[in-house]
Amino acid sequence: MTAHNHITEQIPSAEQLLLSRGVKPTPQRVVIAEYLLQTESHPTADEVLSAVAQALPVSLSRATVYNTLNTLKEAGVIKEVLTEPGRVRYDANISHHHHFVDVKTGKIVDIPLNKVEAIGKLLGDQYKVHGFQVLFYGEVEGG
Amino acid sequence: MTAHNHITEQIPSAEQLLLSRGVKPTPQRVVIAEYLLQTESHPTADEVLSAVAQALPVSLSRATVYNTLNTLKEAGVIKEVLTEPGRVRYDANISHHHHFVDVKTGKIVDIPLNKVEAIGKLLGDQYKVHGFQVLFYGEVEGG
DNA sequence: TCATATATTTAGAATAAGTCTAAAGTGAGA
DNA sequence: TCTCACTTTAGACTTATTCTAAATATATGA
Repeated sequence: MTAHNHITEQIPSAEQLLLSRGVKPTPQRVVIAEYLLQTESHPTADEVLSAVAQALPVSLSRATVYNTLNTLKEAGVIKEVLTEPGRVRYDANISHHHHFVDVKTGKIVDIPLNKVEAIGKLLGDQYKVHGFQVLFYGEVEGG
Repeated sequence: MTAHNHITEQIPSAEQLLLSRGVKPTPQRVVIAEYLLQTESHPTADEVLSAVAQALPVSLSRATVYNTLNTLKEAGVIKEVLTEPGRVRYDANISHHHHFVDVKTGKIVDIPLNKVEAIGKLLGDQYKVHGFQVLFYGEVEGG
């Protein structure tokens, strides 16, 4: 089969990404990674499962979703986001960034580091800051 | 000042605090509020239950701990703190402040607002920031 | 290639945090 | 005192997640 669609290969493939992080790119992992890479919705494990389970050339169980999310997290491919009690959300944007929760819509928007980059230096000598996470709550203009 | 201070209620009592927030000060609620007010450990519901259940002149069920924590949260007496997946911690320091998680010990330390107060202004016109929470990870000097 | 080892996926059981339910207890006011 | 509304309680239930053990798939070596 030689009918390759060149347009779809403009961004690095999920498969390449997994390989580069030392994660064996099984069909299930690739499909979950692809979904996370193309969404901005910060989905939960359950949302990943139902989004991916439909248009899927491969079976996918709940346990595999959790296994894969943990594997991808440990490999540094995705990050956990804690915005509300009792559920973990996932974000394939692994750059150091922050989040803005729109309290009207519940939508979670990424906020780039450069908006808040001075924070890590604010604590002076008493603390050695490895990292930090800013969680904003408010309203997005036009949201 | 006398050498022997008989006045044990130097800080406003938990009972007064609950009354001032419109929460009926039942024995269970008072005892839970007292515990939260005197600790800096940011306990979970389960930690509240086991800490309070022992030296207690009153019975206390798990459901009451959850009921009370939710009641106190809704009344603005305490705040939730989300630092790790799958568990909610509680903080009786309701001033706007932030948290520092010591990655060696797991201890959570309060960080006052004035250390980071400029953050809310960093997002410019695109966002209306109602509030924000900074979660630091690192090491406390001498921790 | 085949055999075998290793890793992955799976369904469903198990666990843990938290909520719900319905009955019993408590207490303020008529 | 009686009553009504509120609170507490035990335990059932729910939900998110992890665990287990068997089945599959993949990789390796002869």
